[in-house]
Amino acid sequence: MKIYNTLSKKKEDFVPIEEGKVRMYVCGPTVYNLIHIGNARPMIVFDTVRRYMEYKGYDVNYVSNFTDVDDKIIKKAMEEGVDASVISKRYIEECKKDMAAMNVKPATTHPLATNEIGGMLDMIETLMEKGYAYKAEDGTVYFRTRNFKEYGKLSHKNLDDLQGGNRSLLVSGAEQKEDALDFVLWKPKKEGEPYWESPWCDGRPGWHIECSVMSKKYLGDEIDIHAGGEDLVFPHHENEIAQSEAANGKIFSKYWMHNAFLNIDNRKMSKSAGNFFTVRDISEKYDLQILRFFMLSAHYRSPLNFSAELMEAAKNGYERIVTSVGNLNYLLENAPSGELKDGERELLEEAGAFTDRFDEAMDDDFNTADAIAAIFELVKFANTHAGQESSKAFLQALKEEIKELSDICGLIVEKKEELLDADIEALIEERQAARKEKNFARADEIRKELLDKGIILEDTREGVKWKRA
RNA sequence: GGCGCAGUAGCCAAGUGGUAAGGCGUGGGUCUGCAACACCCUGAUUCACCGGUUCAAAUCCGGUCUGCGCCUCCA
Repeated sequence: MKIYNTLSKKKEDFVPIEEGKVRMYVCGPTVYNLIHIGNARPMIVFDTVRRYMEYKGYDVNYVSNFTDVDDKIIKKAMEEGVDASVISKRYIEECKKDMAAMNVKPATTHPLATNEIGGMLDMIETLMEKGYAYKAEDGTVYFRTRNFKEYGKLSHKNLDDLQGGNRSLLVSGAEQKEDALDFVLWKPKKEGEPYWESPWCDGRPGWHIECSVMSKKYLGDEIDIHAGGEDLVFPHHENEIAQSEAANGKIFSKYWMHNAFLNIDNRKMSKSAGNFFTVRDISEKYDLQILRFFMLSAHYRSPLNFSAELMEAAKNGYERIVTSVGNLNYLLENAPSGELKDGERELLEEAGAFTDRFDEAMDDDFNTADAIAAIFELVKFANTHAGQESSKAFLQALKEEIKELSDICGLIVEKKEELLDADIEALIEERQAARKEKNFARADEIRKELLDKGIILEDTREGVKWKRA
């Protein structure tokens, strides 16, 4: 398995620290609102990475935090006149609902920053003892960036370029910093803000220290994979490396994975541009499985454009897989025999090649676009070779193969058996009778009536089928 | 200004040296009362442009144009 590592800017063979196990940390959202579709990309992408690794037999310890103390949360709490924890709790719950609808598995652990303050104090203390941190006049604690010799190794930045090119770093709070590049580990409270006591001042942690500490606590000093959106490379992940490696004296993470951004109609998503969508917005119009399918249709390191037109295309593509599984189920109900028939064994061997193709694509830095192409080829194969004459064993094997590959992508392609209301059943019966009598006007009338109720009818060679619109 | 990414059919998108996957859409056909599903056929003499290396380049090198990202606790 090869993974593109931001550290080396190369695809590297994946070798876990501990055989058979993967320790993985993914930076989670700040919970001050419903998550937007940009947040959804890393969730879906890295959930797929996790699923593939589990399929390959790894025991994956997957940790993803919720940042529940932050300026934006505090601002929102003040607007509503409630405690910050009310806001964060509310949106953590909403986020979990969206994740479930996107079929993103819950992490092994979802730590909350506010529950880990003790660990943050410890790490800051260690950094101070080692000379990597210092306290300023007002109690703010800064990280002494230049003392960490490898600073810039992830983002491949040169410290002097940073200093020369970045005016804002020089301006903001420069007076009390020893160096413009130093960043905050602990900052003093402001009136009305949540705070914790510390040896330096009552206050709250800087953002970067949170992830370093949560990763250390739940995964250990050294982890296999640390992941997040590409915007986090600098400064967030660069700073995490500096803190963790300075404090622990060990390599923090072996592999760094970053997903590219999601754009809307070819422009960066932003509230001011009016092209901002929450996952909840999308769920009102589409099954979120379609959003998931859409996200996986491109490589995770390529920018992905979102538009209504592309979602429609994704819907049609996703339904092609669902329809195929539905057909197999239909055939299974009346399949003649259990045993494989002549020739079916050979066909299944042929079908197995699609799984090989799928694995090959995923092994190459999680090329989900290629992997999905393999699923489509398998679907076509199944549609072509499965029929009324096929044995149960054959149909079952094809169905299982499609389902397994889809499941690795987190795509649910088998719709649950649903019972229709008796009156709808009666209408379908009546329509069949009308068709038999060639009363097509009545048959079409009933079909239209059912369509209005969200039931789509299809008359196949094998009989009438229905699905939800 | 510094660092980096991308440009493949109408649309989306794989493919990093050996002669262009897959999906959506379009058009035609088979099936069908019709529709839908499915299947078959239909598509880039060509991979932004110009040079170069090579027996061979979408793939490597140099340049040009265009779009984009990071350098602001925005995934």
